[in-house]
Amino acid sequence: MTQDLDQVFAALADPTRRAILAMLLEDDMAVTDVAEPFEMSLAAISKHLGVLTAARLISQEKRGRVKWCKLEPDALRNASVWMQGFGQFEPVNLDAFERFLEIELPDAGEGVARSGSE
Amino acid sequence: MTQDLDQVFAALADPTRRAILAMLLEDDMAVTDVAEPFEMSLAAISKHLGVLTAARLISQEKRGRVKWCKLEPDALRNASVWMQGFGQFEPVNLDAFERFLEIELPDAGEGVARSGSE
DNA sequence: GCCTTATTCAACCCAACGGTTAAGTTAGCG
DNA sequence: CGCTAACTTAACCGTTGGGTTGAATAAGGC
Repeated sequence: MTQDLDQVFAALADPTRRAILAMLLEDDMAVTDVAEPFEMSLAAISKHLGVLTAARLISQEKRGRVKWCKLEPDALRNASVWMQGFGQFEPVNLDAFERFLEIELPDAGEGVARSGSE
Repeated sequence: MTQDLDQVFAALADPTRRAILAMLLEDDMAVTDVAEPFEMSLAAISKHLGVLTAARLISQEKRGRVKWCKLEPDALRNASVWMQGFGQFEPVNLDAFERFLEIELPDAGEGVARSGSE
């Protein structure tokens, strides 16, 4: 079961994948649409989605010829629970989260992640 | 700043490093003592500690000839805050955490992590 | 001063990662 | 039926990651 955590954290370690998760936070998306804002090949995005799926951070359901990607919060919750143990965090306050997201996701879903610019 | 998150999550993706963090949760430790329960070389552990330090998950202070390792919860808190955004988690309940730690850390600090056995 | 303990550094190995392009598959469209 | 759109697979490539061993450095202990 420690393997689950391995995969989740490894998946989260890539900025492209975190950006994808942020996009899926807003809505389910087809693979092609996920790929659109990024400057890399569709094949690369397909691989990223594979990693996210393996980590169960998302699920993919094929309807017709399009494959829909959907955020799957359970895996993230597990990882989050694991992290809570360190530092006896006070319940996370949402203000801090807002500030943080502004930094992390300049504007989620548009021009995100051209190779960890800064 | 997205780079910080990269490093933190990448650091957390390794079971040996998570085990080290769990050990440091109990107390500050010298490098040699950190290495003791693991079945790998001291040099390998030294590298792991380097990764954790780079991610600012721990800090290292040299006193005399021993280097003390200390958990540094801030970086973890940032990552935790980031994660809270996904899935609108209810404040994590500590019961779930306890159950999870039992699975993840059979008995923290002794015989941990002989290559992610299961 | 010298031996030992504590830790890192350097060189190396192999596997995994993140990306590429090109070719394959599958499903709707006309 | 044949084209095209939506993906995935395969083969490849350069870089990074986790581990090794062996030598180097640094600080006590006697």
